[in-house]
Amino acid sequence: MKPTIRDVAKMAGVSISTVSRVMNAPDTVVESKRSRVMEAIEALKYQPNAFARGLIYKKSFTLGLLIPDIENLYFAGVIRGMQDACIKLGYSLMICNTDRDKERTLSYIDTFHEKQVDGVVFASDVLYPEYYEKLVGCRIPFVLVSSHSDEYEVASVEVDDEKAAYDAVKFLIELGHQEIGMIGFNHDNSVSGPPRVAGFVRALKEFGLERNVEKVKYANHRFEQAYQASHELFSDYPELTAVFCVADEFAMGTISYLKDRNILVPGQVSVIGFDNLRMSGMFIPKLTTIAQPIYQLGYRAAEKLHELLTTGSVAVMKEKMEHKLVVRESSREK
Amino acid sequence: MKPTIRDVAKMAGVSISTVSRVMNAPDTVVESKRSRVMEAIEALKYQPNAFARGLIYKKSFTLGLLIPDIENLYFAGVIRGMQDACIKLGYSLMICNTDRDKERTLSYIDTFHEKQVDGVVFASDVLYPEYYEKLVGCRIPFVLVSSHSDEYEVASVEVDDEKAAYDAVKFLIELGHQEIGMIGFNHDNSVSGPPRVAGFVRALKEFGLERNVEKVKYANHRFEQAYQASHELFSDYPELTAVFCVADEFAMGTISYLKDRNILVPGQVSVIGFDNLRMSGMFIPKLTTIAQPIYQLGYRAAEKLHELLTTGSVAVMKEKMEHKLVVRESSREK
DNA sequence: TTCTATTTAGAAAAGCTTTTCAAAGCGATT
DNA sequence: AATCGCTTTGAAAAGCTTTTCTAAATAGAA
Repeated sequence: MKPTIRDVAKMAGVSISTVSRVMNAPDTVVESKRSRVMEAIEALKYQPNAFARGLIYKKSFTLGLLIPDIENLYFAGVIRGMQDACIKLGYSLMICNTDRDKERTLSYIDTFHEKQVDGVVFASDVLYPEYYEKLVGCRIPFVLVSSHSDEYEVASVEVDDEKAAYDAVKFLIELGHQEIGMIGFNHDNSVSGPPRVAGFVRALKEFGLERNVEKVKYANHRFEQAYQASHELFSDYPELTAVFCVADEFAMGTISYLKDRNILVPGQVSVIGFDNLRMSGMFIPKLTTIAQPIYQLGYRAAEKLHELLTTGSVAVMKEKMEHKLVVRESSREK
Repeated sequence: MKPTIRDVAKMAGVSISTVSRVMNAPDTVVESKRSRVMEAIEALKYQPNAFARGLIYKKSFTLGLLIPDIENLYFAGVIRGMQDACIKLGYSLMICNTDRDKERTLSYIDTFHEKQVDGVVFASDVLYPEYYEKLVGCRIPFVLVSSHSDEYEVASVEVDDEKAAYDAVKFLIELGHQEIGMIGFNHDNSVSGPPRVAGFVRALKEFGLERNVEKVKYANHRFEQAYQASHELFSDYPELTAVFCVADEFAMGTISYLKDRNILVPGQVSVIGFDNLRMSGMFIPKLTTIAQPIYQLGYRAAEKLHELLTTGSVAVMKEKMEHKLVVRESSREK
């Protein structure tokens, strides 16, 4: 049996109130008793029962995190940042991997509700009405990371997807490329899909390359799909000398495909990715990419949620963080 | 304010006991009241308070997971397996990333204690006496995954590292390689380090290649270090035609290094990895590797912990799971 | 020495649920 | 009609902590 405050009190020969005070307001109890109590706590390895405290404080000091795919390195970075922030702010973290499954996501929200998490961070997925309704129905405060909502008033932290995509494509154009394709996210279950093609289109138009606007294929988050999409892209448009991939994993899939077709990267085709995963500097060739501040995104999301929890609102609703172009080996002048 | 059982009772015009019964033993309450209660629950979106229940059941139905590095794809797989098992078994999961930091690990154990997790699985790191003492001091049941303990009697699930390493090296030898090196884990903070060199050595001796036994360099879990270790390895032993890397990430580091030195893989040097990460099939060249059943390891660990929690002990203490050789593109006949 | 002011400590309530125990209701049997 | 037995319900206790309120003890001042 775990020791309770009662056991400590008995051992130290004081009342339970005194023990409680030793832990929460030490200077209101006289030195002699205080040290006796502390010895007893030490001896019994007493740790106050979080259930009992939760009942009083109505807080669990636990945050929930909903992520679509734990095997995606992008989210590993987000988790890391978020966890560090949680340590700083005194929260524990409960991470749930939804696999982008509605059923499962909803059931995790129930779990969060039952476990009384103080708030949740919802990562990267689109905030379907069901999710929103359930979250507010359960009165759980939440913020979005790498996502946002046009329908609802929800706090969010992300990168400027349109601008980032624009920068990527502009970089390719300034390298002298004229025939540029794109591998994008399927629009129907992605938040960043549309703005990234918007950026692609804007850059093309600005430089008079409208003819490329159609040269887009879509894939669904994973390498294999991007490989397939590249196949379609290059079958339809063999003239391409550069491709903008909206994820580093897509860039790897594209490069793999090109490699299998004996097309050199960056010799014949330049590829630029998006995210700057830890793996991207390890790939061969090392990926040129738009770096997201992944760790900071996670960190900031936790801070924002904390702000929401403590003040009841948030200073800036839709927050954007800076992206950065990282030039490595997968791109070259035309 | 979140609704309590009292609110439901009032709304349905019954006592709180009846409401409780509707949720826990529905057939002991007469249909008419039951449906009134259920309507009230629905209307208020009532969810029983986990703190109050925890106080009674003395269980949180939450498991803790301590992992060394969330940005390592190996652990992403373990987490996935473990989380799926948790869903099946009715647990929530609290994941903590230790960065292999003692201080931090110990403090997470405190958190687990305070939050009253029912048990924890401890992944891949060595079970230092401090950890062991603290865990048993806090009376937290735990199991090890991808790790084991010689000092203590602790349940564990892992792969047979010695045998797996032996198989990897034997494969290289049977391909005709005679000059074989190895990139291993530093021994001082790794569980699988020593058995994997043991397997390396056994295979070499069995085939009369003892002269290679010294050709080992060590790295510390990450790509960059493996890159550096490869540099040392090939500077000391330029005659090598094959290298056994104890992690796919090391294999990637080694291949990167060789690429930078214009040494072809597998043309001039064969490289075999270990783990079979999701990324390994995406690398160029695709990695030949010893596949660990990563997902199953995580899944099994959760089941084992559950067994420990429910029966008080575990049928088989030190459990081994099967590894498998996966031949892809990074290896070739000599 | 006595009274006031202040510090320190304990008793009890509150927080929410589950479960035990007792009571009430009801039909059926004698 | 009275009793028995079963079903159904409610009251109350338990689980552990924090906090409020009250009481006791101490120190200081008159």
